[in-house]
Amino acid sequence: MAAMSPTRPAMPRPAGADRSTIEDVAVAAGVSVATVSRALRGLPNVAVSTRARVQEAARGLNYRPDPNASRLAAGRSRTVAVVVPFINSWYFANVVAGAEAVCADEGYDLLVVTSSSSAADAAAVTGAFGLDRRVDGMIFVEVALEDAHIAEFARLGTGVVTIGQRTAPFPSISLDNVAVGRLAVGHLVELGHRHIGVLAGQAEDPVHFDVPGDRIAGARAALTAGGLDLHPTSVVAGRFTVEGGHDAAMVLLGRAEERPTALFALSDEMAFGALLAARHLGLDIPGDVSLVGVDDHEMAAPMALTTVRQHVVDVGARAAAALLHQLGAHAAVVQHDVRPVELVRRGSTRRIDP
Amino acid sequence: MAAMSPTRPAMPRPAGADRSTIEDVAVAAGVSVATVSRALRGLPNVAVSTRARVQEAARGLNYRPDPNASRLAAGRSRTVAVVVPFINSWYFANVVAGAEAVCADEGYDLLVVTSSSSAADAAAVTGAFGLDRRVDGMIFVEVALEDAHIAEFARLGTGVVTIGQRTAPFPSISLDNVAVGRLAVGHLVELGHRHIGVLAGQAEDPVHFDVPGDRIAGARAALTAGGLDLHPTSVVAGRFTVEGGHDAAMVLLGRAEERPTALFALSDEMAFGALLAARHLGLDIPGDVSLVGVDDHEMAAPMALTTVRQHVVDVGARAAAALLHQLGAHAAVVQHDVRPVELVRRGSTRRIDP
DNA sequence: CTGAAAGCGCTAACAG
DNA sequence: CTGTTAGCGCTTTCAG
Repeated sequence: MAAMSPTRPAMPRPAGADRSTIEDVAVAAGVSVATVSRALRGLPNVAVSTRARVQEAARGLNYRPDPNASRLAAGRSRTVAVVVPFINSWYFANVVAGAEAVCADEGYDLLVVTSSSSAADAAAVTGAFGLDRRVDGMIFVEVALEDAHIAEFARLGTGVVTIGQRTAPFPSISLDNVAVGRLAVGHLVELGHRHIGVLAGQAEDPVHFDVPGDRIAGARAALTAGGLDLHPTSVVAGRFTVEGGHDAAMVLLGRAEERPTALFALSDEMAFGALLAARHLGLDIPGDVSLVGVDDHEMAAPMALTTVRQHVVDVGARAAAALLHQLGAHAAVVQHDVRPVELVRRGSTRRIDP
Repeated sequence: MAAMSPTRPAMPRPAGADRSTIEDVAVAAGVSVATVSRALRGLPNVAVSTRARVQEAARGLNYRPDPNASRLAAGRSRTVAVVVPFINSWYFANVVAGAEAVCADEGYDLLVVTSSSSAADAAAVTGAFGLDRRVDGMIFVEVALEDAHIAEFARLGTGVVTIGQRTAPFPSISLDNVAVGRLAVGHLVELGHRHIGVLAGQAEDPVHFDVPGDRIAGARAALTAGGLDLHPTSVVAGRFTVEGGHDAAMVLLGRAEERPTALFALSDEMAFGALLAARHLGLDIPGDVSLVGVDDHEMAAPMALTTVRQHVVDVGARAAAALLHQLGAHAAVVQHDVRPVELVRRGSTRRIDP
């Protein structure tokens, strides 16, 4: 008869680890591990006194559950990923900040993944972004999802929320980018401007999908409403960067004739570039040229830039909230939340006539 | 004799999951799970032919190991956390970007944690930042570590690297901030400036420890070397923001007498604020006032700002590399890597005399 | 070079 | 309300 021989641990714990387990707590509290589990997770069906005893034992032992063990057992990781094209830009950093705050509040971990680091081919090889079972859900920020991804997420039951881009079966948070363009250019038209230049993104930019297109469509709509139209040559790519905006503005403002009297930059950073370009050309803003941006970047106010404000941190926060809601098995409600934008008039725009 | 009865799964898998396990692969390849594990992880002692067969089976089943299971079994999570005061600022976003790139390359997941979300008291309650066993290591960016944390990390064997702040037993990546101040102000002194104002952080700011102090010390050293000294009233807090820099510059440049002929801003963002302040006051830069910043923010070049360049993305990358190296059990080498900085002369500084 | 077996620490039926 | 028990899917000795 072979007695159950106490086996030595199958493998070495990493240096210096010496944590207490749920079993230690159970022994200390004089209950079973199941009860400890229930008590500590706040489940019902635990006597008040028992719960108190368990909690005290846990505290005394400085016990913290091993997340990997509970993830394995429960099949949920309480972790979500936010996938961004890159993280060191004003917009994406702010989205992540909003998402992080909400996740932290709800006790979820937040993984940051750049879509460049999990390139499309890698995703194909390793499954949808290789994050399967690592996260309960994902937030995609201006990242293209292929149909194969969508199918796989559905199959795996991964929660998904998108920002900016609306992808059929998933909830999304976005701006009314048409309204953005309409507000900005409507304002300029109202001020009497008739020749308006646009600092756009790049046609080939895979990152910002409909964003530039929609903003430009809105601009065109505002122009049309005023009986004007948008010359194709008045739209110049600015890559959404300060430098790109500078270069684009140099092109538009440097024209000997047909020089626009106003500029609509699709982002504040491009508008900053335009501000510099104007200075280089000896043009005064708003004296010679009016300028509107988009975002309400923290530098917009000190620079006196008129802009269309969006609340980027809030967008990130709402996306996270929607995702966690969805993960909470509240399920079902696929909503497309279109956030409002507003025109903030500052010193960079002026009536053309006086 | 009781036959092993095939038990029904203990719990429901989350909706729609249908993944293959290591066992499926083992069956498909006609080997044991142990062999699959070894083969797939590239361990030695696996016949070439066997490994090939296993890999093919895995591919065929679209198998991906469950990270939670392997983490639990192996005691390592291949996840690291980067702890920042907040993530939506130029500096921190860039640090995170650098760290993310390296982690992604090495197959590590990166958790972003803001120190505000895991406030000090929470940390006390829940253990060192509550990340125990969730991550193999952590990167602290300008975050204060208390002795209790340090002790706990040591005890738990958590890898730690700090950025900015050097904390006794851990490797760190930092700048020579004294050199930063010396370079910036040395440049100004060389140009003949004798009354130099400093746009600083805040004394009470818990976030940036020695950074402002060191930069100011460097500034003072450069002044001293030139036979000058730093008037206490010439140092004004600017909170490391554009607005703060603007306000501080208004104070310094608005003085009727003793107006500085040059300004040293401890960050480019404050320098941008100063640029605006000068304009508001009708002062020309560099005509009336010279200005030096720190960072080489992407807006510095278009703004023609002379600055002391640091490579923030690189700092993040090096911190991650150091951490992963440490986790690779290469252990031991606690190094303090002080990154170089360099003066970038642009248009915002000029010799005082001509 | 490969297989068998014992867990990692926790959760979730199920039966009291 | 609480204990028992069977795994979650993988890694790692140990014995061939």
